[in-house]
Amino acid sequence: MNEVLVRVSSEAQQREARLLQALRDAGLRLTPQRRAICHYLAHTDAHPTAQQIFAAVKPEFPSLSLATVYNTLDALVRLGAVHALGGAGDGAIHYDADLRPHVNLACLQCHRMVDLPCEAVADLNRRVTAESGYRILGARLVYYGLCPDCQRTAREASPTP
Amino acid sequence: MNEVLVRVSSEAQQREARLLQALRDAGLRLTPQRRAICHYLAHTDAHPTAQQIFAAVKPEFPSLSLATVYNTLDALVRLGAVHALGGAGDGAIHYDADLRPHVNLACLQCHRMVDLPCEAVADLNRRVTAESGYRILGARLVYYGLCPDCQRTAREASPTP
DNA sequence: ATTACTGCAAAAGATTTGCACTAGG
DNA sequence: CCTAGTGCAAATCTTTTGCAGTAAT
Repeated sequence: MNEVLVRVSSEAQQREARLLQALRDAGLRLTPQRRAICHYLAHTDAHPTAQQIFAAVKPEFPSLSLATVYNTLDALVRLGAVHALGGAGDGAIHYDADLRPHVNLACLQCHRMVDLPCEAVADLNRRVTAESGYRILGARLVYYGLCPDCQRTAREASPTP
Repeated sequence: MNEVLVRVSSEAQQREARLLQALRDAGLRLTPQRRAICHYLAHTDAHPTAQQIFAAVKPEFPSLSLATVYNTLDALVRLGAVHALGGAGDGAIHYDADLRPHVNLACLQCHRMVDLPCEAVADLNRRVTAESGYRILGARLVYYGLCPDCQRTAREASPTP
C-alpha cells in the first residue's frame, strides 16, 4: 500500500546518490553547499532555474551564494549529471536532474516546465550517440508553447470563439 | 549537374517565403529590416544568435538596431516560424529557421551548432502534439557535448592516451 | 491618416569573475 | 597541510524597455 511511496522516495534518493557520485568521480569536493544543491535537484520535479535553487536552499544555508549555485550547476552539466534545458519564456536556464528518457514541455506564458515520458527518446539518444561523432554530455528535448491552462486564459482574454 | 545547387537555393527561398508569410499572416508589417533578417535566417545554416544576425545584417542596413533583431526574433518564435534552440556554452540563444524534422548538435567548447537529420523526430513531433494538450509553437531538440574537433583538441591538451 | 515599427539609450536581469578567506580530503 | 571551494561585490553580457521620430499599409 505504501509501495509507491517507497519507490518514489528511492527514485529521488538514487538520483541524489548519482549526482554526488558524479561530483566525487570527477574529483570535486563534496561541500555541504553542493550536497544541499544536489539534494534539492534530486527531490524536485519543478525544473528549477539557478535563482529558484538559490531561493530554495538559502534558508538552510543562509551563507549560500548564488555564485556557488552557478558553479555547481556548471559542474553537474559538464559532467552530464544534470541537463540544461534552456529558457521557458523567462530569460533563465532551467535544469533537470531526471535523466530518464523523456521530453519536456515548456509554457512560454507561465514559464513552467513539465515532463512527458516518451520511450522513443531512448532510441533517439542511442542513435545520436552512435551517429554524431560527438561526445554527448546532455540533451535538451523541449517542446514549447502554451499549456492547457494558459490557452484557456488567452482565449478568455481575447473573445475569438 | 547543378540540380543540387538549384534545389538548395530553392530550399532557402521557400524558407524565406515562409518566414515572410508568417509575419504577414500575423498582421505584422514587412519592413526592410524584417525582410533582411528573414533573408539572412533563411539562407544560413549557422544557427546564429541575435548578435550574429545583427552583425551579419548591419552592413546592409547600417541603421539597424539590435532591439529590432530581438523584436523580430521574438515575433518569429512566437509564431512558430523559427525555433529557439538555447545556448551552446556561450550565454546566448541560437535560432534555427529550418523546421524540417531534425535534431541539433551543440559543441560546448567551440559554441557551434550543426544539424543531424533524423526521421524519428517527425514521429516525436506528432506524438507530443497529440498527447500533450499543449499548443506547440516550437521545439528545441538539442544534444550538447564536444564536437569531434574539440575532442581532439582536448585530448592533445591533456595527454591521457 | 493611422498606428505599428525603428533606433537609440538606458535599464533590467542573468551569469561570470577576482580575490581573500575557509574548510574538505 | 594545501588547494579547491566559498561568499561577496563588482563586472560583463544578453535581452528588454521607454520614447520620439519614421514609414508601412
